[in-house]
Amino acid sequence: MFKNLLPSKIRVRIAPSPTGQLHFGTARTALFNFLFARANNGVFLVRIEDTDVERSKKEFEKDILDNLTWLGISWDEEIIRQSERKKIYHPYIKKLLEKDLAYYCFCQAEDLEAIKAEQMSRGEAPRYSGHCQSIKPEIAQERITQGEKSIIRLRVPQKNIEFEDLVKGKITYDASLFGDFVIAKNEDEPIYNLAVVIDDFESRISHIIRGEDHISNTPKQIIIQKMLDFPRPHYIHLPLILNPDRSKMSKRKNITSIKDYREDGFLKEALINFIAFLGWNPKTNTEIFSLEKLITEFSIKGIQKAGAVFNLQKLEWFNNYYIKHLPLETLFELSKDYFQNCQDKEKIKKIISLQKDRVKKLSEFKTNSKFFFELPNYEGQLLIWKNSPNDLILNNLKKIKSEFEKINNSDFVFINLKKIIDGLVGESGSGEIYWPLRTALSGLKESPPPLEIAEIIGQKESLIRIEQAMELLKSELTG
RNA sequence: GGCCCUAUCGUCUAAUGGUUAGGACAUCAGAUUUUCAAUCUGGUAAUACGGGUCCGAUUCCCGUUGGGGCCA
Repeated sequence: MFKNLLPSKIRVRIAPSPTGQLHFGTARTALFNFLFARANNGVFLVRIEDTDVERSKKEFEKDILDNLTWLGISWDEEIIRQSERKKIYHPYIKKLLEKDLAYYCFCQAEDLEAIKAEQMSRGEAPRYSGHCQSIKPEIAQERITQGEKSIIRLRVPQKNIEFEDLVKGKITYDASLFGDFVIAKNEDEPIYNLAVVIDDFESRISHIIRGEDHISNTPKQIIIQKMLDFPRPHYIHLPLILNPDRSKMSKRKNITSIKDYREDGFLKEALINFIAFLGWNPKTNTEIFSLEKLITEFSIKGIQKAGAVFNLQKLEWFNNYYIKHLPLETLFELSKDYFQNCQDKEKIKKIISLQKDRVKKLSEFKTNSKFFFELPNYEGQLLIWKNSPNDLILNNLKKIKSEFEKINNSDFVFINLKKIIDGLVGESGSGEIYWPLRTALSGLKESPPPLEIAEIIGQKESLIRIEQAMELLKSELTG
């Protein structure tokens, strides 16, 4: 139904500043733009807003692009960098000055600060007084040649600016509260709002999908568009992702960089699925969505109006879900680096398939699997099942050991071990067999079941560990 | 401070002018199990408040309060 309202070709973009690693919020904005473009046969662009020379870094640009790619979010045309576009901005700024829609301002920053403070203390909207409004262009040029510092302001019309947001509905601002805001440092260097308007026009952007924190920039951008005779794109402002205290998601209170999640072992499938559901939903009870499915299901109508708190537990749940459902070979490829001390691929795969239900993120394969390679230190008491007597446990371990010794090394696999242990369980209780065997093999209070561990660590190591447990118990008995 | 946005379980959310207000995560209990995880079953838990409009409001309108964002 949207198709009738839209111009012929959907073109959307994201415009990150390369002043930090790919942020969760940027990733979500990118995802929504990407989904909207793909769902509507449109074009998705990336524009790097790197005009802040001090803070912009190439390495951040690389991080942003690499991680978008990793997530599966791809763009369609060549990347645009604002730093390379001075020539493009110049004629527009020139035009605004020539048509007297903008003017040079020579006010000192300190004076402006003082006025602003005064206005705020009176409860007024802080805005420019209009001090330099009527300086004649020739005079202004003269002062500039003489080296006086200046900036360029827009002559803002005193009227209401109204626009339609496809998520929020009609939004109205009183432009007379803005004052004549600054649009450029000089004829080559626009500041944020002007650059955005020119770039979006030049890229023929049809829909601006961005975070809600940009709503208050929108009326200013619309004023500029009007003065430059640009068409107005559609606006879609996304609700913000929030910290648990409901402030805007920030580095201080959360891990915000996609790279960090990636390195911690979050799968792209989980991240995409989770991010998509932060502020959007398909209005059904289904929650597991691949990127492909999101493309077919995505609709502006499903976007939420209010901010959404970032919930790590839900992300972890998604991640565990996708880990469990990934093919073993894929899981191995993604996780093999966590097993650098082991060269045995089959062994690693066995460990992974045994642990995959138990990990919330891939990095836990490493932390949860140490005991396969090195038995942790533990107290003899750990071997005791409930209130059973020490000598019973010791005797059971002894029985297990002698049974395990009888098996051929090549037969030391789960099904054979199961038969043996089930036989012993018949004589004793299952707790009195399984518990001490498991703790002997893992050295842990909580771990996967014993026979699976035994198969993985092998006959020799299993016997060593059982032996060691028996020694521990004996010293408990005597001591 | 000004302006703008916003409000359903703890969290993400569904729904409707008349519903036992639904689902998911989390949580609790039970089943399973030697422990943990996973799995299955069940439970607790929400329409911010005050006014209207209406036979009837969580839904529409106004206000209050709360939360957030932007502006420097």
